[in-house]
Amino acid sequence: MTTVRVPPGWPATEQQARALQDELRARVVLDEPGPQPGAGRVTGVDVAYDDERDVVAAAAVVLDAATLDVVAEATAVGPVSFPYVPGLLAFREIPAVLAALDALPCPPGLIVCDGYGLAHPRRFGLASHLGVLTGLPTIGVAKNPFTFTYDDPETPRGSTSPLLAGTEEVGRALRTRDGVKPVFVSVGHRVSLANACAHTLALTPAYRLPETTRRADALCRAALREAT
DNA sequence: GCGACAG
DNA sequence: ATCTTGTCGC
Repeated sequence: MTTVRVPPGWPATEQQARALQDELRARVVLDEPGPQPGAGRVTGVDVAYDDERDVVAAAAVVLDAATLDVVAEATAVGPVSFPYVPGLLAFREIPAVLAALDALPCPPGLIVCDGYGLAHPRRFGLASHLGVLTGLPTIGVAKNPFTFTYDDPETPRGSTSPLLAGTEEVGRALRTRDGVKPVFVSVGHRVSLANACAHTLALTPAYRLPETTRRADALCRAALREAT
């Protein structure tokens, strides 16, 4: 486990944070298909908090994309660097996530975030931001539709429907288990939406949420417990 | 102006 | 995210 260090120039106010999103958005790459599902490695990242004690714990868990076996993992603990503000989640999570990624003994491959990428008020969510800062391919898989709308996908696993901001498709509602509430997939950096959905399906052989986020969630909670 | 709102 | 017990079910 390592310590969180806040990146240089990290915004201190909501205004600065929004301005930074508007600036960094130009660096997002949307015209690459991204890595093939089932090949190479896939890394899940997640964060847990104890705001009372001003502690944040992040975890990064690397899986073999073919077997979904854990091949590496790392955690990071430190002070909370930003409050939760809808639309500014990245500023709360990224410092800790970067520290955990830096502590990994191997390259992460594709990174799966717990939240959104393109599906964001300014089209620059957590997955987009993390992708731009690392240069790595990223996608976002969220548990809730945030402010977006969607029609319920058909019952079978694999069914999708557009996640809409007005008439713009910013992501996809993807059914990962028959008849169970869908997850909400959006593009981060250097991955197409279709490929992001394919990866999500490959990561959900048994549960609604991707194995990557399940593993990362369990690990960062454990790290928070040990740090408290 | 008021509420809603990823985690 | 987090606060929180038992409980129904495979």
